[in-house]
Amino acid sequence: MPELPEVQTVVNHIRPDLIGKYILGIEPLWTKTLNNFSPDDLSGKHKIINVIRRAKFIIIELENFILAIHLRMTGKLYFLKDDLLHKHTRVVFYIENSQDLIFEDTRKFGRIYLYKDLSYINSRHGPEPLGKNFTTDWLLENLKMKKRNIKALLLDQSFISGLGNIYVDESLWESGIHPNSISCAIPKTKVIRLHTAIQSILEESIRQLGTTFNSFSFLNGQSGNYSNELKIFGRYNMPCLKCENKIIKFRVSGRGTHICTNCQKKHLK
DNA sequence: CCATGAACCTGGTCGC
DNA sequence: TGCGACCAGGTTCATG
Repeated sequence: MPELPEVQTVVNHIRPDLIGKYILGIEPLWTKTLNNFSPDDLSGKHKIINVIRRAKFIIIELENFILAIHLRMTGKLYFLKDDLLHKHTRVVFYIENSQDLIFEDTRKFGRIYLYKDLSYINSRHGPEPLGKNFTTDWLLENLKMKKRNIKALLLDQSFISGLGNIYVDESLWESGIHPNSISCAIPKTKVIRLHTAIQSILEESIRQLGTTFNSFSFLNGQSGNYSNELKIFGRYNMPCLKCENKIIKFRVSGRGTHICTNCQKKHLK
């Protein structure tokens, strides 16, 4: 589930119940989930100072460390409801005066990291698309400097952070750009449209609590509504909402990709 | 520098 | 019902 809006939604949901509380311990049920530390490294009580999002990480700020949680494909983070551990529970966080915080993850790709601060993550991630550094000029300049497939570039977290397969497809459709375009060949007017599209799509999705499919929910039962707003992703064989042309699906940079060939033009050298 | 494919995992769906 | 093939919202690593 986890692109920027979904991760932000999880953060918004658990933050109020975690701030000021103490983590008493961490118990991994699938040890590989704890990527670079063991429960002993976090022995004793640790006060939770804040909970924020950076890129696709949920960051739990402690007094001397941060815990960085990455959901990857199927991770979920939520408070235990009725003392029944789900089959795919991978890590349990014990919190003082609180229900346990559960990390559940069917496919076991998710990882939890312990760092001193955000510097390592920051060094390997591009700007936040909803942050003040992601300007139209920044995008114009940096697309020009690269000679890469635009979809691969937007998915590259070291270039810009937080976008994933859904929101890249949506943004490229909205701005009329074929995903196999070469970044430096996209005309200025389209880059400006792309910048606007990325921001407005992410903002609207956050308002709708993100995108969730079928019964998948992460907020103790609630689910995101942005799936109803998707214009191109998952609409294979359905009519394009701009021109009625049939939406096709193919593979770009290893990912299932949806486009309207009529609306999205390929810009090459 | 860039593209591609495999690896990490489990489960759902589709066709026969 | 069963079985194999293929797919999945992510990231990293090796290879050409």
